[in-house]
Amino acid sequence: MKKNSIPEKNADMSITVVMIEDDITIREGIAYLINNTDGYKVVNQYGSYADAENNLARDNPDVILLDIELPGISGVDAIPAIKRKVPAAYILMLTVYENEQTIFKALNNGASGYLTKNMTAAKITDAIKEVMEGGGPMSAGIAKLVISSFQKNTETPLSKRETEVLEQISEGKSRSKIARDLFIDLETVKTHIKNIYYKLDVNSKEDALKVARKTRLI
Amino acid sequence: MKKNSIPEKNADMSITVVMIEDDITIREGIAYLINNTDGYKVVNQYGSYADAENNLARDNPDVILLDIELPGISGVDAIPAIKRKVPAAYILMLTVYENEQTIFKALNNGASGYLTKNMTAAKITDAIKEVMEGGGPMSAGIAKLVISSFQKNTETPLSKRETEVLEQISEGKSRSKIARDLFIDLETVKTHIKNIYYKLDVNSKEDALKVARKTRLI
DNA sequence: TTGATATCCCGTCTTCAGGGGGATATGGAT
DNA sequence: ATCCATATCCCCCTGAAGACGGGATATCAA
Repeated sequence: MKKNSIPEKNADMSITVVMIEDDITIREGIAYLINNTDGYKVVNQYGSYADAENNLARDNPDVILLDIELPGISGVDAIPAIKRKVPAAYILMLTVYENEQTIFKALNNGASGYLTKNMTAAKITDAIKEVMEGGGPMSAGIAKLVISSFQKNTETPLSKRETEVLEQISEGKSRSKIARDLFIDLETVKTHIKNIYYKLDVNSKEDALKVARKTRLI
Repeated sequence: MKKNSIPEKNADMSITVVMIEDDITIREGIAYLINNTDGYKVVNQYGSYADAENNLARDNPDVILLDIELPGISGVDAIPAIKRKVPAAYILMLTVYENEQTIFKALNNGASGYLTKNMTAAKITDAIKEVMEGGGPMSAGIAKLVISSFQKNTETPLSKRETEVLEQISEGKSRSKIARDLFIDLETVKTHIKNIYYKLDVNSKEDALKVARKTRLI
């Protein structure tokens, strides 16, 4: 369909949007809202990534609204494939639940931002506009998650020095390098590590880092 | 002054704000805007952290607007001390320049969010309200920085497998653990590491991680 | 004066890291 | 057809790191 007009964007220079969302009510609802906003146009809708897969390159949208929990391959997992098919498109994740792990995975996979499904039309088009201009939208809930991911746990069992040593370990430094950089003896570093392992109830660098990162000690 | 009324917040239940900002024009400008908004009150202003230090506990504000570039001790560095004096207060950083390193350091030190100095009064009070409700405000520019910090560099010299190995290294895993977890031979892991080091022009785990994190390969 | 912290010291034994030299197979690009 | 990147596997070597055990000393706060 309209194969010869691929290189041209739609004539009125609207921002083109593709939606991939399995809930038909939400999908058509948001599409309706977007289509009734000047300068925005939903060029296609799909209920799964499989449906969208072979049409995305032709659709060539500016923005893709992607549900996080699609049937079959999930939205989060589909991001890399979508990026390959439409590298220039901005991907905005759509979700009702804001789950930390999933959100970070989506952002890490290349999503540009995050929208919740209960946002108003104005908020959604604002978000699209913002990401098009390179601002990168983020809902308050998402921003909070991101911020909290930067906050260290204040109830650490580790002493200041021990935390310092653990941070050096996380940078891949050897014990002797840590000793040199902290101006202490290698033996002291070893003792600190012993105590860190004891306090975190682990017996390896790997597990210490896993526990520390999980509980945001570092 | 009014020492006996410390335990009570101001009678009208306004959200109380303290500003620490050395530019008197900006400081009084924003304070004026806030004070002319119902429900918000700037209870004190300081031009440096030194000035604020001994009064903060008595001011006991809900929110502290803190300039990032103060004379003497910088706003970013003052965050831990402020947290100790007024643990319950939300700290919002104020800045004109949005520098990635500084922002992350501020967030990491315990700031709840970030505002730019050219925001309107409505935006500032909205942000304060949002952080009070636990949403955590973030300006578009900041959100973009945060998002981009999650985006991997797509122009990596490393192959997919090499990137995978480097990620395992960053988790503190030993070569043999990596081999087991990736279902490949230890020798294969060693070869990948050799190639990673060659491509990144380094010769240690520490330097490889440093380069990779700097250029966002992992 | 007990406990936590931070520093330093001794041993043993095993594993790991980094560097060197290879090989083989696949698949894509030229 | 040939090169190149990728991914896999194999051998060698040395020195360092890691995990385990046992200590000591000094400070400082509760």
